[in-house]
Amino acid sequence: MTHSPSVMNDSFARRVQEWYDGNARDLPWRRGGVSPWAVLVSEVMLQQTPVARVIPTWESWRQRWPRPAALAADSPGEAVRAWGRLGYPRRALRLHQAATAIVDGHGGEVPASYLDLLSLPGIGGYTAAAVATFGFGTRHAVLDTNVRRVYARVFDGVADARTAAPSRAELAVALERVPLTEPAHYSVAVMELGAVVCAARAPRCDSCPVASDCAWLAKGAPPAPSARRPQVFAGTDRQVRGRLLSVLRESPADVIVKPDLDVVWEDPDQRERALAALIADGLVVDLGDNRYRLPS
DNA sequence: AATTCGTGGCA
DNA sequence: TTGCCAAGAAT
Repeated sequence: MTHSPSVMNDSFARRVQEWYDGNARDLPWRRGGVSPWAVLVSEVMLQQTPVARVIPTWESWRQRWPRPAALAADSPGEAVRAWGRLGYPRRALRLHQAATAIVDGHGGEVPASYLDLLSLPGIGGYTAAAVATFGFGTRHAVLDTNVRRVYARVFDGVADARTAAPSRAELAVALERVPLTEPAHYSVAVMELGAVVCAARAPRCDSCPVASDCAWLAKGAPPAPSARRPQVFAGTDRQVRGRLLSVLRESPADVIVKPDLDVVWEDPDQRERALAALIADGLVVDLGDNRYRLPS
């Protein structure tokens, strides 16, 4: 049983899309002629990394590896190198694995099917929906943190969505909100609204196209009950991993000897633990004899 | 379900 | 200065 979209829903979609048409940022992956592969790469790079930092790296990847087969033919270590300082370098490894899976299982073409996309390494629910939508124009619930926040505010009257992953019910409601026509236009518009107007910290409700329909604003835009645990980084294994991998990434030589890694962190226990984790993740290869390199 | 996984800009 | 966090995924 399907539900016809409400009048309010139509109004919301129309207003957000019209706002987008006059206010969208000119991001390179939104321009014409961008392949589904380039869209996929952009989506993975944008996982937890700000737009401004992604743009130059995405441009260089697009030139260097214009098709999945090109990336698959190169070494995973080159992907990690070219990842630069985007953070979470396992994403680079998974992009390489995804490229290989696309070549081996899909004839070198990015699959259009949501489930096929979901089965690729590093592609979860959000990214599969985003690639299907923005790469192929099909209709899915594109539920990222921005969209969830917009919906939480406008429709639920709360400052933010739950921190847990979206439930099946939340996904179903979100899909109903996507119009049958121009689903990609709608989804990119809601994301953009959440990113630049309905922002997490300083929302610009005075320039919001749906302010008059926003349940949260109607209640005075009450802040969220700050319950988030502080995200510590300094001194963590994560920081040590970053420093270790940075040495391998930035070095012109392929092979790095142990002393060149040891200098990045004082505590030997934590250093060894972080290095072992990088090796276990496949980001670093132990060549033996105190020699290490990026995966080849 | 709660943790882990980088990085750097900004209020 | 430093807390905060930016288009999540995997386990």
